[in-house]
Amino acid sequence: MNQQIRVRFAPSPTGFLHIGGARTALFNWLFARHYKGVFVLRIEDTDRNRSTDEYMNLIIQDMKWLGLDWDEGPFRQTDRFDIYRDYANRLIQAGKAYYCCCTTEELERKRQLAIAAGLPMKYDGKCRDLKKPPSNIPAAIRFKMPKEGQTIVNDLVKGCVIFDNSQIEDLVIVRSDGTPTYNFVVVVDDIDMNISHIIRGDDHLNNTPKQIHIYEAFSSKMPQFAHLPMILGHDKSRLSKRHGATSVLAYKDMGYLPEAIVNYLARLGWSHGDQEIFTKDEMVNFFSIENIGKSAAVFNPEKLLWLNSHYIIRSDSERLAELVIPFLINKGIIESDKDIDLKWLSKAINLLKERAKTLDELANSLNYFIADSIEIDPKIAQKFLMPQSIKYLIELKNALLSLDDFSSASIEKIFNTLAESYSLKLGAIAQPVRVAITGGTASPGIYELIEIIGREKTIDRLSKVIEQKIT
RNA sequence: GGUCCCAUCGUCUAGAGGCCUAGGACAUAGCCCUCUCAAGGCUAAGACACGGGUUCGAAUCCCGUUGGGACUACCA
Repeated sequence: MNQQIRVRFAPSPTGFLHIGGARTALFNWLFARHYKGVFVLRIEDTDRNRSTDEYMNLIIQDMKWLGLDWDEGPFRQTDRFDIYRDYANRLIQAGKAYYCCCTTEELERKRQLAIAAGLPMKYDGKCRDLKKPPSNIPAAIRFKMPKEGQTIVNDLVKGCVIFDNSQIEDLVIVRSDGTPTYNFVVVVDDIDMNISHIIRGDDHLNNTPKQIHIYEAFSSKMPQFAHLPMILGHDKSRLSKRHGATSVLAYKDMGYLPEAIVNYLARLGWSHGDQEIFTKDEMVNFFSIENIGKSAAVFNPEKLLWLNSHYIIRSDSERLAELVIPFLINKGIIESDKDIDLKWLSKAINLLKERAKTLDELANSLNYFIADSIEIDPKIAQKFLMPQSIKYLIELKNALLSLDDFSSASIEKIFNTLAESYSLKLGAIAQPVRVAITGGTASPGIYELIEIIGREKTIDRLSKVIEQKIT
């Protein structure tokens, strides 16, 4: 391809950036980066009732968080109304569009009639041959679609798709209030921004023939189309709030890493042989539209969770320490980021990261590292803190108190000596200690755990248990 | 209703007519490792929607059926 590759992602700011949108953005980004092309971000906010600046900013923030950087934009369609007006006028002057003064009520009535009669609900073209525009009533502008023939969409993903022009109605391109509509502005913008490849969800496939005619009306170079299959919920219906978290932001808040989401999304509809784990560079290198599947994919949160734990395990503990702080604050485990020694926190995370699937889980298990005092579930206490276990706890406490080198290696020696002297399995001592120190039965290795929690807290927690059980 | 798209394990997918006794991954189960929980390793179970063609040969090509999805706005 010698022509400059230019693609765009065009979200409408009527909600959060959702999983499907993020994947569309990712595929466009991947395509642009692979071919060293240009990635444009365009905000489609022509629906003024539903679009908000808050959503727009959130979408931009999420794109950045995912690492999907763009080269041009963000452009806002509401800033470009003059351009659309100009394009619409050109169509009117060329006789390729016309004013329509049918009322919404009239249109709705005809639509109901058509449904009742089992006919296609198509605009009947009443105003198509109107000689001059009505001056007193507000009129919309409709595009004149061809009535006969066929339109072929040569889609890079779906292949050749043929539409009968008789199915296509004269669509409204400018509303009676003067604002332009979606199917018109996308085309105008894509022409104006010189977009070479349109990669979007296949819910737009049926719009494509209409858009092709608009391109033709402007004698514009036709872009290539690539329609991505949809992402579905577990019940195979369109992914929506009913299926749980669907926004990128929600996953961020649940403690997912951006690279996990990106990797997961990349494998939803695209593949490179059997490979599951990709660095961003690999994705960019390997990405190709040819390897995009045609069928819809069910969103599988379990696999995303697996990828997240994969990336957490392999992340630097220092990085995780920074990322987990908001979660710690949120849970009230720390007051502010000044309350915590990052180096120490990284050491604790080093022990915990292969056990946490999300940053949220990581923060939860960090609680017994940080808290002044911990709670022990009475049931667990009853099972593990038996009188004979208390005896070991006392001995351990004394040994720990007189330990010069408070390291996991030395601590391990204490445990081994203790186990040997009572001819016990390690677990018989380790489990009661674990319960006393963490309040639960699952934790990282006990020696490392004690080392990082430190002498003071360890002794304190052991003492508390011992006191309680003796009295 | 009309138009369009889609169809391999529960899920994501590999598969470009013989390399397929259909491969990998998530999830599930078992085993190993082990101070617990994880992580890791090994193993198991699990799919070509159905029916017709084409072909010496079909998961792969064609047609139909069924099932799912999208669109059908003065929403995007």
